[in-house]
Amino acid sequence: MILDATDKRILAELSANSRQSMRELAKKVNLSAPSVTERVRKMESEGIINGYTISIDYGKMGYGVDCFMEVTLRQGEYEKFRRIIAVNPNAEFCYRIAGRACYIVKLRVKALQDLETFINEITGYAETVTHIALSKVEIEKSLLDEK
Amino acid sequence: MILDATDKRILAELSANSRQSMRELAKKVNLSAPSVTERVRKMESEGIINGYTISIDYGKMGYGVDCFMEVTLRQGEYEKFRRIIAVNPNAEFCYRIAGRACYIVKLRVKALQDLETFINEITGYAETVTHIALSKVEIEKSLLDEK
DNA sequence: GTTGAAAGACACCATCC
DNA sequence: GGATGGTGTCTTTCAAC
Repeated sequence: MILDATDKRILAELSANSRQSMRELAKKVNLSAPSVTERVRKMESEGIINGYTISIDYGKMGYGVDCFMEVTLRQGEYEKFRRIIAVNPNAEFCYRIAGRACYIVKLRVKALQDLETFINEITGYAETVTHIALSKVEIEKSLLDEK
Repeated sequence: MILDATDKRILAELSANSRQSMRELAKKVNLSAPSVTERVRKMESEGIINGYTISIDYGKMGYGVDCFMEVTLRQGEYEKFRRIIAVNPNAEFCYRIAGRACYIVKLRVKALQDLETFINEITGYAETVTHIALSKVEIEKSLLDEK
C-alpha cells in the first residue's frame, strides 16, 4: 500500500493522540469524517496501523534503569536463550542481529541488582556486554513528516 | 505513585487497545465507569500514562531494514552529533550510554544505501558499529503482569 | 470525496453507599 | 475508596449525492 501525504498526516495525528474521534481527526486533515474513517480502516486492514496503545513512563513506576545488552551465545543455545528472554518481563524488546553479537536486548530494571540476577542467569552459556542508558536524545523528525 | 493490581490491569488493557471507552474498560476490570475514569485521569496527571498513540508497522511502509548503531565520538563532538541525530527521521531512538560507546541509535531504513549515507555523514568525527536486525523475538511477559 | 440525519453510545455530574 | 442514574453531547454509520 502506498500512502499519500494525507494518510501520513493521519498517522502522525493518531500517533500524537490515538483517542481522538474521527471527527476531530477529519478537521485536522481537512477531510470529512467518513472519508477519514475509510482511510483509517484501510490502514488497519493493511496492518500499517498495528494497534492503538499507550505510552507508559516506566521510570515513574520505579523502573529507573534502562539498559542495552548485547548477548553472544557460546554453544549456539539460541532456543534456550529465546525461551528465557520471552518470559522476562524486564525485557522491552529483543532482536536477533547480524554484527558482533547474537542478540540485542533492552531491559528496564528497578535496580542494578535485577540486572545482575539476569546476567547470572545466562552467564553459563552466554557472554554479555551491557550499556546502561544515561539519557535519551529526543528525535524531532519522524518518517511521517516525509514528502 | 504506587499502582495496585487494578491500575496495572487498566494499563495492560489500554496498552492492548487505547481507543476503548471507559465503559468497556470498566467492564473488563470489574469496576464502574466513573471509578475507572478517575484512576485513568490520576495516572495521566502523574505522567505514568504518557500519551495515547498507535503502533505503526514501518516494514509495511517500505522501511525494511532495522538496525542498531553504536556511535563513538572521536573528539567529544557531542552537540554536533545530537543536532544531526535529532533531525534524522530514520532514527527511532537515541540514548547516551555508559559502556563501550557514547550513543546507541536505532535506525529504520528502506535500503542499506540510506545507512551508508548516514554513516558517511558522521564518519569524520565518529566511529560506528552497526548491527542489522534479522528478526524480532517476541516478549510474552510484561511488567504490567507483575504482582 | 461530501453532506445531513438518526440512533446509539459516551462522558460527566450529582448523589449515595 | 466505590456504585448508580439521569442528562446532554458527541459519535459513528448510512444513504444520497
